[in-house]
Amino acid sequence: MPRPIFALVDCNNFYASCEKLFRPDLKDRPLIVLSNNDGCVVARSKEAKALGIKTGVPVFKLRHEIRQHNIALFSSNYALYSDLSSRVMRSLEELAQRVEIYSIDEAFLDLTGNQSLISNTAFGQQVRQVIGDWTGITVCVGIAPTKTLAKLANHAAKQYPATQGVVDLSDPLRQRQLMALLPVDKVWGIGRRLALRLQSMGINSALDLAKANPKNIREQFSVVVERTVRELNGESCISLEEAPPTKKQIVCSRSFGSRVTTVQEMREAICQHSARAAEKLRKEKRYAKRISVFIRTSPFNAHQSQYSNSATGELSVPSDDSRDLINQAMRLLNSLWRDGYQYAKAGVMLSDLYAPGVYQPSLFDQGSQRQPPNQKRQESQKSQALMSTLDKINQGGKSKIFFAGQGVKTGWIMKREYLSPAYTTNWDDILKVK
DNA sequence: TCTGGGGTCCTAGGACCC
DNA sequence: TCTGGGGTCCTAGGACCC
Repeated sequence: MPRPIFALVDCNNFYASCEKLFRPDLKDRPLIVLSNNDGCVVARSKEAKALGIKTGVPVFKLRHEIRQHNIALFSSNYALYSDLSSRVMRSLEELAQRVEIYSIDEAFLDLTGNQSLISNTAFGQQVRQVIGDWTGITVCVGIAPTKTLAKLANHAAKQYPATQGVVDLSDPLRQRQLMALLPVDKVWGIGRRLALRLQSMGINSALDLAKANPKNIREQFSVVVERTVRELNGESCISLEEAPPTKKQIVCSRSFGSRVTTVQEMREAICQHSARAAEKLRKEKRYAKRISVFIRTSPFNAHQSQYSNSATGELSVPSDDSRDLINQAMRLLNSLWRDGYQYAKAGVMLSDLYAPGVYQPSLFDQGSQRQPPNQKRQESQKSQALMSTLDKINQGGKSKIFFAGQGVKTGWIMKREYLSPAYTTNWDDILKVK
């Protein structure tokens, strides 16, 4: 077996770069992208980072800075980001045999046994060049014998301009030098909680963690952290996953644009989330047996009385029919609903998912004997046809046809005051050169 | 007034069975 | 009425990721 080599390619300031791509007039201006409902900061351009603006900060706390530094604001435009993401990913697939799309702005490449005559660093530069030319997006590349080290290499490539965006950590000596500089919470898989516990044990840098005894780490933490220690020492434990794993659950949830107080509005929201979840389910070609509904008030509002609850139900047989899922969700909502609260968020979760033809109904399952098989088959075919028509008409994320329960005059709908046009996915929004 | 959404994995503990 | 151990399955909660 040849020694594994991974490259992690990560887009710089991805959402902010997507917005700037179509707005050259904003080239040097600080820019931030906001979460759904324009709530808090999720992405920043390099100018905004330089001003010390952090992700996760609620935008109302930044009013002063926004005015003072003339910061450009954008609502999240996922149609735009996912389109540009797939352009980047398709380009990467031209450059490497095996590619794992890890997130909307990151991919691992497997360079194991690469016979190319150029060095790892030269290859990294080539990736940067090609992605920049073909998509307009700037990326950084980290190269190392394990995914965890490739992540660290990428971090260094971003942090130190002298690297020109590419860091090759094949050499164990360089691995150690870099790890000595990086705090332990920069390691992939070490979040805030774990970092605190590790620091209390005197493990402060990535190198401290690498030097820890894996057996002890497993006893005090878990196999996951043990694996991280091994990966930091160059032992590859996490392999490249080319095919995206099939989903085990599907969640659709949203905070409301304004608080919901009536059961009627809540029904509309839950109906809409159920319909969206059912769409995603059909796209995954799965059938769901279990469905959960949750509703809650805002945990940030200490003055008001709080309520948060969820309910779970099962369908008699797994289904991908929006109507079945909506019906069950409505029943669950009825059991959850309490008057007199200001609801801030609600959602629907589908789980216990089956591929077509896999589910074995038990002898006593409801409905399994009531209808003759012929009639059942016909109903199932009708449902299939109806749902696929619905999905075809609604393709492209526009709800042209929807269920009456979703409501039409929704006061709770998401706020997106600073939305950019869908430059790449809608003919009406395409840029015109004058 | 205003604080995101969508996932995964692991572990502990309870229910149940023999 | 009381008792032990071992196994499996499920769920809730906690941790992480982007």
